[in-house]
Amino acid sequence: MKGMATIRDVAKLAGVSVATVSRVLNKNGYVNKETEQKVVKAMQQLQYEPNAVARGLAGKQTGTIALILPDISNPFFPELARGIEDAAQRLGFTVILCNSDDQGQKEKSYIEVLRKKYVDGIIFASNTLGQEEVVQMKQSSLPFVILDRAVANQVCTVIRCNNYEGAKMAVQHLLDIGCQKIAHIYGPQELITARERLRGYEETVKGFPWYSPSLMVPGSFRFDGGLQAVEELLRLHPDVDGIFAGNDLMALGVLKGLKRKGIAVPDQIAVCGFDGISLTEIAEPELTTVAQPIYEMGAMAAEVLIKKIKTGDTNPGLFELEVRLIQRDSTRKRVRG
Amino acid sequence: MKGMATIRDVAKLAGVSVATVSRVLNKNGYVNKETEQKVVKAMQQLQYEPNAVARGLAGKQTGTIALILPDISNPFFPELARGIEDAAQRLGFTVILCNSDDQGQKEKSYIEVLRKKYVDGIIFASNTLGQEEVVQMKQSSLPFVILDRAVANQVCTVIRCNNYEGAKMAVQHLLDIGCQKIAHIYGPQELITARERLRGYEETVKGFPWYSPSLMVPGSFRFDGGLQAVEELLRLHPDVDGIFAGNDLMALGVLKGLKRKGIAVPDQIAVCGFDGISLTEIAEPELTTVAQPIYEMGAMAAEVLIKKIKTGDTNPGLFELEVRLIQRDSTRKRVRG
DNA sequence: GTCTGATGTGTAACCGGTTACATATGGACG
DNA sequence: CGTCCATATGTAACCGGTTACACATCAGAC
Repeated sequence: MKGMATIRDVAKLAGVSVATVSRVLNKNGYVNKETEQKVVKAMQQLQYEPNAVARGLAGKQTGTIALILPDISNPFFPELARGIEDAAQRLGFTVILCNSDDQGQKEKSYIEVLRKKYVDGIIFASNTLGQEEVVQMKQSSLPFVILDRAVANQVCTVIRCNNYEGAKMAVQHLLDIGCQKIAHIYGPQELITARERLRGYEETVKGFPWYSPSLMVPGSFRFDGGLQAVEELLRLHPDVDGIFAGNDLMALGVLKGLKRKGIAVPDQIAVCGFDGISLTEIAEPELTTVAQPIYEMGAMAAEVLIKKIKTGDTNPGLFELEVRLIQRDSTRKRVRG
Repeated sequence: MKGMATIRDVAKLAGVSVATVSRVLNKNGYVNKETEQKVVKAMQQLQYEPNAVARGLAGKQTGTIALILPDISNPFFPELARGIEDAAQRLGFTVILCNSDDQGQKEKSYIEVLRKKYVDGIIFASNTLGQEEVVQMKQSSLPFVILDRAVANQVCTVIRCNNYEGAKMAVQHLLDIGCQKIAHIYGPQELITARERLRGYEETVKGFPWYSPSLMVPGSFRFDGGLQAVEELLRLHPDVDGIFAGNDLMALGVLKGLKRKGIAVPDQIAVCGFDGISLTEIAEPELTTVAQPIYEMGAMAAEVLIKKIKTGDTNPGLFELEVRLIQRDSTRKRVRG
């Protein structure tokens, strides 16, 4: 703020025009080596730093991207945000954080604001992105990528992991350690991730004699959701010996619920989660989980978005990352009966 | 981007000058009621939305604040960030997220970038803010507030909670439930919070016959830190029956360490943390903690900062919030021996 | 010797707002 | 009736960059 030097000051001191200074700044156009030296020297003398706002206005690029997510205090998102921010920072971009609480209204009003601020692109990790918003986004020519959500009937650029395969891995693992009756607590079916995981479960177990649709009980993807669902589940099926929860937070709720009931994990019931958030290591017992490369997904989202911004590429694309099973105490192999 | 209407378009359609439109927009200066109606109508017809970047350049206010913190994936910060973002959003501001990893270099380069982008103010929740940076910040006339960190010899605006009193509450609680020998795992002494908590511990226990300086062992404020420190502690003092950890993350590490050693909590050793992060409810056993109003601290930080921005107030100030003890299973009263 | 294209630089418009200043009107007041 | 001030509006400069376009120089090609 204080008498910051402008490009005109630099031009005057270097004895050239602003256009030349701008050329030096952006390394485009022709500039004589000696002239460049003069300009650089003038910049240093004045401690010149180009004004990003003016740049944004003139050039329509602000070096800012936005991240819209439901709630940063949901433990899944901080690591994602970190991955995004790191990659953005590395590529010279800055990140605006927006919590939508999965309310379409909030999300919409954010998009509005972000557009006014000339953000260069948006990463959606939010659930609510509906048909119309997507269409509108595509029309507006504002680059965006979608994390972990697929939008029906619309081709967008999506980064996600293989939820279906991951779910199969989880269930297979429970089978491998000797579980005889495995239940699944699934997340909100609006979410493609929750649907895919449910599908992975069902495909894997439907051939077994013990299979029953009532082994699949709904949960909210939150800690409470797991806690409540496990109550429900045990009422219907007191004899389950393996639970695959749709995400880690619910799995932690399951652990808590089982603890309260005095049911031993993994001895009586083995539990497996999905996501690979760091809480799984803190939990007691430590939670087996199908880990997504959360940080990397974030980083990739930012990289893909920024590449789009820089190249103007508007094509859709799917970037699918691999999951991996991390076995921990909540599914340690029991001695077969 | 697509042919967005500008203020001049509105002016033309309404048959007035841009100045008048601007006045209507900002509700300042004199505008005739009827003229205003015409302008409003023109705005609606054109779906006019003022360009925030141009506004920022002309008016030097961008409606953006920045949050610099060490690492959003440290569980203390997401809730803080949420509080900040909510308040900012409510007051019409947008938040840029910056992870400094407590590296002075990163922090400095962020400040640089943020200044170029004309952010209206900065919230520091970072540890590294040193003397020089603070002095420089104050000179630069860029409003800022500091969360939970006090800077030596410098008067700034600080939001924090009463760490000293909180620590006393924690230790007193352990005494109340019958602990006979209480240890403290303290955090990095560069942090005022860690120092204050240590002081609270020491003041409370130093009169007791069992008091010994070696009951205070250092930790890193991270999960691992608690895990390692409790090892160390038990080597020196196998007979402790109460541990006050400098923060929740270390307390969770302590729980894990005790579990591995087969020591029962709270029966053999009671454990109390500090912060009140939500993980304390997920832990097993659930962790007693001295809870800071984390969300509220964030919200207050944003509110105070934005008030400064709007009023131009540059005075320092201290905003101290109250902590409260949340008793949970990790310190359930044992039957006295 | 002229034409051409690469190189180098400056002028001024433009991005889309804000605002200082000028100008005009009309009622109140002495 | 002249003065003063509140009201109302427009003109144009300004914020600090980018860039289209014009112009100049110079080397190599024909």
